Amino acid sequence: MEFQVLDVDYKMVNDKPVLRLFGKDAEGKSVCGFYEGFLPYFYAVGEDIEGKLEGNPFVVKIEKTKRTLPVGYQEPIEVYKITLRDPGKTVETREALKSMGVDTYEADVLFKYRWMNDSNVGGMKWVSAKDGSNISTDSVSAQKMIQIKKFDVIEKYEDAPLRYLAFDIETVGATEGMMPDPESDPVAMISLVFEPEYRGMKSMLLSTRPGDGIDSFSSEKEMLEKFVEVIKEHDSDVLSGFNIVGYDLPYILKRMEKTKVRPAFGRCKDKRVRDDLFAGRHRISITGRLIADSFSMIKKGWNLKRYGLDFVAKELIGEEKKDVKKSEIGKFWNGSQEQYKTLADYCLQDSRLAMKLLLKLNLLDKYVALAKISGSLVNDILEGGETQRIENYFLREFNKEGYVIPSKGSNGNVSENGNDDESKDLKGGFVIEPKKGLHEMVLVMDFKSMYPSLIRTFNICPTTLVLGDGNVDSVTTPNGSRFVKKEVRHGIIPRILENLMKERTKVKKQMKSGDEKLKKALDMKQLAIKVMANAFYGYFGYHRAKIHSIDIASSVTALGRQTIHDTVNAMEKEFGYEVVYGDTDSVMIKIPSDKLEDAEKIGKEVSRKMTEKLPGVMELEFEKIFKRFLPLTKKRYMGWSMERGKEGEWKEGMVMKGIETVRRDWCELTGDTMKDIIEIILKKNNVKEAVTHFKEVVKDLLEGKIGIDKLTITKTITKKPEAYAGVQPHVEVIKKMKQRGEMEIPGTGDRIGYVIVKGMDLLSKRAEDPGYVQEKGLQLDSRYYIDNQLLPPLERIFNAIGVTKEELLGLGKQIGLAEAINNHHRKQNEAKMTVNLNEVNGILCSKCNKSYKMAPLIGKCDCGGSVLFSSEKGPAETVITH
DNA sequence: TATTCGCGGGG
DNA sequence: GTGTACGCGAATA
Repeated sequence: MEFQVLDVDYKMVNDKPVLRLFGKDAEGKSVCGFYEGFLPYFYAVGEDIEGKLEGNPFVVKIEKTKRTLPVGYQEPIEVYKITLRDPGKTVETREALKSMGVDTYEADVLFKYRWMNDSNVGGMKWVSAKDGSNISTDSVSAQKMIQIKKFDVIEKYEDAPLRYLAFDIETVGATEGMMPDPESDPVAMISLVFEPEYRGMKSMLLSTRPGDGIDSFSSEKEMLEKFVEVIKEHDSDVLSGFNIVGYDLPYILKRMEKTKVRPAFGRCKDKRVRDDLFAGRHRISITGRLIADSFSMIKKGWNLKRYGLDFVAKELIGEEKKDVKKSEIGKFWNGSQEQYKTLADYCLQDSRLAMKLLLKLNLLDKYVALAKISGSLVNDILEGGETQRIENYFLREFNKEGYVIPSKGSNGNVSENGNDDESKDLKGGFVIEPKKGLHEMVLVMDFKSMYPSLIRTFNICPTTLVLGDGNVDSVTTPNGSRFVKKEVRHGIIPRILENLMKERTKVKKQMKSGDEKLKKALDMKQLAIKVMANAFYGYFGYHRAKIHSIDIASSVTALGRQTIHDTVNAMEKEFGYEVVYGDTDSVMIKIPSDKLEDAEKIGKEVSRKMTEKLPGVMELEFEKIFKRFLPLTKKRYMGWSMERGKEGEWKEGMVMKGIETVRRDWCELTGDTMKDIIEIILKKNNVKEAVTHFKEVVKDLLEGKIGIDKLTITKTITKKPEAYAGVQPHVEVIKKMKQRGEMEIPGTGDRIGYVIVKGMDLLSKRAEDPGYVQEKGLQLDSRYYIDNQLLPPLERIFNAIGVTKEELLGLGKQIGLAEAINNHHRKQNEAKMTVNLNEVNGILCSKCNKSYKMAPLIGKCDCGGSVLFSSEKGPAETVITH
């Protein structure tokens, strides 16, 4: 009987721990395997451990054995292996020893991982149970339940078919426009989408209000009970949705608590679904099922301007989302059947989209691959925690060779509040001061996996680090740390990296043949290997790591800096090329030829010759050609790149580093203009045209030719407008809408688009609703758009090619800004009967004739009459200022 | 120029 | 559950 491991936990049965393996077989049947006979243990180093543990009822046995401590080159020492009868008693025993001055090792490894690591079982690995005798129990829900005595971990590329369920809840706040509070506001409805279907249904709608095509319930409690029942019956392996970890699940759990519904929808009947809150974030544990929140996976994997479901769906799978305003959900819920139906569709749509994102983008693949490589469970990897993933992996590898890993917080490996002083001492990579100007034909040469390669080449490892001034054959790194030579002891970390890198090469080779599905899986695998290998260096530099070593982290970066330094020297002095830029593991050199083929030839030759000179496994590779390369500052550059594609054809691309074209607080015009100008500079090498283009945009802006949607900036209102301390543009817009007595006022959670109009007030107070602006023909503050939206990013780019701000705005050949504004104002004044502020000689109310020195802020007189601005030209309703 | 503050996603 | 530890841009000192 073979199955793939989704989750592992344990349960005490008759005072003995029983491990439970939740998995799926190749046919897609859910499996729960029980394994007993394994006991928790950890190690201790100190005097008279037996004596110190005398009378401890949890200790089963104490064995003297030899293990090697991982930090510092040293021989094995005598340690005590302490076996306990119950994993739950470990902390108490560990703390007791600690208080007696005993160092403990591996006394904080979760029991499931202790067993998994010892048995070579890992997340998504296939287990073959030799003697899986069927059993039956009430404690878990699975189609097959077996008692496992003997088993093997086997190699298998295919994954078992999984069952997915995506859901979404709608809730209604007691007060209109307020975010619902799970303490008092019930769940109104729940939509579920199944893959594969459940009882012939692709989806389901549960609600407490009857309606067409809706499963309605007379109470929230009954609805929640149904929700639990459906999950169990569908037997979902993967629960998904959009922000279910941050919202839906915590809400549902709180409501289950309130309505006294047992929150047991995991595969273990007697274990509740947990919601742990820390650092303001939720963590949900559901035994035996994977929690694949499309929102968090997309947030981690994509760099987008926004992460709302509407935006994400549009951007990533091209699906338009019909939206119901968040603040109006209450209205629709309480409204007509038709409105109610709209809300129900909206609810269902959210589940559908979350499911579509998950399956179309294969969001889980990456996490599955990482689980397979690292040995951690998928749920643990989804929750984040890179450190834990590496630590599990290290534990496995170090244990195999007789090393023990310190417990966290013991032996001074973690300073109480994070040793920031020390990590500040950690210097990073070397960044070469870029040579100013637009460069033609630049080769990008970079080191293949620089940090992992340095670790391998110089045998850098906690196990090879020389403590004190021991007399061994060693190499001293530029920061003064010493590591023993490979011949003395080949470090574990360099060997792990060697294996990982070999495996990656193998996988990449395998990828060349095979069907698309296999290729995809292999690609994920090689990516996961790369992620793991690259994470090691950072791990040692992380102050909370169990094996934190500033010596290791500093040695790696110091060797990196030295390597780059040497490479730059070689490029300039031996190869005779000018280095225009470089960062950490790359150098960019300028070459004389303008032919791509020549450039490539040079690149390959430089790569070969330099690699020959480099120590160990260090390799300098030719990566690509920048036909044009424009550095702005360190870490910020752009380039027009040429690279060989799969078929050997040249593929061009635009590379931008540290230059953002999308930002939350920029309007579309900013990004669009940046992209246009960058393209003109790089592809056409035409500075004049770039300047002209900029001026044209400015001109269009002044003449009102730019569509208002390109100028709209959006922000979400997160609390009641009154609750904001400072002045914020989007909040001001809402205040204005209220004052005008508009029907539809955005509420908490709504996204507000605004534009900045001309006026005398603070910037934020001049924010206006684009619809209102169009309706009233209000003028936008072009000055703001030029100074705050266009100039800041573009000035930096133009500066790099020697164009100053003055040239951009000044009285160039085209049209001066001042002139443009004046022209513009003149035209507008004539057309719309507005007056310039300079010309205003009086402000009065059209109704009661009351006069003002300053315009009333609400734009209306106390009596409610509209305010008129009078000038020599006569009264006008609007006024413009500079 | 460094440090603290506030917010995202969700209804 | 033999626990854990956000991340970034804006506002402010």
